[in-house]
Amino acid sequence: MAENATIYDVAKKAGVSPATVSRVLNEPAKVSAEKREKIFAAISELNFVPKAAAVANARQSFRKIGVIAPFFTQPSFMQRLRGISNVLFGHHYELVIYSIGSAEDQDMYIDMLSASRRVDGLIVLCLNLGEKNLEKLRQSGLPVCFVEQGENGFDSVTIDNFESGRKVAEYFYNKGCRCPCFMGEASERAYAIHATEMRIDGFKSFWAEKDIQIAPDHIWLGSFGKAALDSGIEIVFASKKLPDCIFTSCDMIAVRLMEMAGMYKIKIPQDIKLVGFDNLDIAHYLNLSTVSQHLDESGKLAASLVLQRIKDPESCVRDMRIDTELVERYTSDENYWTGQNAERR
Amino acid sequence: MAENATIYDVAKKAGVSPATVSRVLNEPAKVSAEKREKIFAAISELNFVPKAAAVANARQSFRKIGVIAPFFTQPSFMQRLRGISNVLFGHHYELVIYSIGSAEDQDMYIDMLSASRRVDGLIVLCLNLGEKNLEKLRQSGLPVCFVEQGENGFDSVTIDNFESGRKVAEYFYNKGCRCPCFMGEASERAYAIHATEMRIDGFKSFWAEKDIQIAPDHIWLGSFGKAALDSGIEIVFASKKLPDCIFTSCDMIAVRLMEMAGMYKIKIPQDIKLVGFDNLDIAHYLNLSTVSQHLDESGKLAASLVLQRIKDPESCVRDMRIDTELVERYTSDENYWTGQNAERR
DNA sequence: CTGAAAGCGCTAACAC
DNA sequence: GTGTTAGCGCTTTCAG
Repeated sequence: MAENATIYDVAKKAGVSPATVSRVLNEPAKVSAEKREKIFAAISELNFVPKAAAVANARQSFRKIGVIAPFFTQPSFMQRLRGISNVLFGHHYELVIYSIGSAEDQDMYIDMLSASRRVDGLIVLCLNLGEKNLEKLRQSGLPVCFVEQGENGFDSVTIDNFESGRKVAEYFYNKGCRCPCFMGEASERAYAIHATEMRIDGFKSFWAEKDIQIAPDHIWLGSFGKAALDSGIEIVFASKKLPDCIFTSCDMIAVRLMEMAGMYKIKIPQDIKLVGFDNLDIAHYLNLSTVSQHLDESGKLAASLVLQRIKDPESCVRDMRIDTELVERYTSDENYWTGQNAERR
Repeated sequence: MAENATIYDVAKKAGVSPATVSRVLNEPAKVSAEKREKIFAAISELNFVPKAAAVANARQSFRKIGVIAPFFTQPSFMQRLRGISNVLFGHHYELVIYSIGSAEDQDMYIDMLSASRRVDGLIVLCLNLGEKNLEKLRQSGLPVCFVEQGENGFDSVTIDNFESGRKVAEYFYNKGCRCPCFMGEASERAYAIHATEMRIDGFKSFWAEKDIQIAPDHIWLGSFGKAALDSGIEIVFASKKLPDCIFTSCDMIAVRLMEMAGMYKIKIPQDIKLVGFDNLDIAHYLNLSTVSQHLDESGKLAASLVLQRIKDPESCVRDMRIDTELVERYTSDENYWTGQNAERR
């Protein structure tokens, strides 16, 4: 069967030297057409294929970049990964996944990666590594790109969570809303990043400028999970004065909110306008207004950044800021109408 | 800096031979405590760490297994990956991702993987490779495990889609439903598997046995996408006789259906009982009844299967069948009550 | 238990 | 253009 022929076998069969075979493999142009033919023939005849590990060893490179990420960041993770993978494969790099399930995992992987050179570059997704780990990475000299969390001295792709929060507030304000509400899940895990908090800060700041206070029972920063969320929603719905707009830190919360609003006979968007965050598929399905952070794009950017840094390690550190975009749909605009759906019946 | 010390440096520093250092690294027990200490000291002093590629090359193995999958299979993919990754890392294998975006991608990756030995094993997720590719894999001798799609001569982890469809039908029947409906997205892509079709076949078969015909306008097998889905739902809701139960091939369809039912003043589950498929997070959030296929578990199983086959290539081919489970929630049972949510207000 | 030495399969100078 | 010859850094016999 496909038993490993080596470059030597090919060389012998084609009547050339191993080096020439290697050349054909890497820079075919530098070999005479005649020999090239012979070598190609031998290659396919022997069913030869270069052995990745040997190549990597000899070349001192792996053609492999790592992605380290917490796996609970479910849907957004996937979309980013897709972007990353596209770019990487376009450049013949493999993508290897390091999935973080706990703080110990994280330290372990960082130790391993910054110590043993087993990848040519690293992309860190939505992770708060902490200064100790950052220092290790710096020491290692490994090209690293952070996504969602900017870190001193490293390339990064981020969004402005604060500004996004403001943007939503302003949007609500211009729609005439004056009684805002925010609901978000606070990330308990120390090793996750704290985007939610920054979004609400931005959201608050806008209202503050307009001299509008957010009522205490119109701010929910709860823990992750359905039970907690449900009771959070109940508190908001039961508050003295119903809010006229709600901004949630992620789409999942908004979806649950839509559902429960139905039970409470609260109409969205007539009674309450609703905007989520992430623009997941489900948001599209349910005509949920939301803030898109262009996940695919951010993945692509991150990948190109590491690739560039691998090529030119000395180039200056870049932080790519991706603009978020408010995607207006039915839950914040009763006039939304695609002609394709039955919203308005 | 962490500049690559080699095993030779360590050896010199510890006053031993490189071979002994290698031993300490791999089978510490076989080295005298005394030298072991010295070597460990030298290792940490030099900040030494074995070079992955060199090890792989010398060992003729990569400690790396590949996962090839279509990336549009969004949420379920993630959960499986998590299971896979857990098992793999437990055994010190890396996980590398090959993401399929088109039929050409698929062929390319299979070519590459079955030819060049760059992974020790392969997991194929939700992909219909076709006989040509299967043959290549067979020839290559690469340990492969298929998930969701069983293939002749390969290990696999599958569920019984037909039986799952039947199970849902029976469940509805026992609840007193007599007017069934099925909605599913047919996978257009040839390289994806056709689980939807099998689920409906099973679903139908049960009703047929009870002499119940499914009305033509109570079967929708549409193409992927919101617009198509919406009009499909409208057709069902506008049909002469409203169904009293609906089984959807995936949770996303069910979610949209719940939403639209609200607009049509159709009550779920009072008017129509609804069961989805996959048991995504969102199903839990929305109290959607659904069929769980234990995604995490299937990932774990797949990983163990490849690992086992790597160890023992000659062992007989196994098809692990995972039982699906109907998770009963509010959309099919008005008495569902967790005490944590506001379903029944 | 340990060291010497021969690979692993490919790449990369360096001559011709 | 092409062959020769060292490596790459670790593993693995094989003696001792």
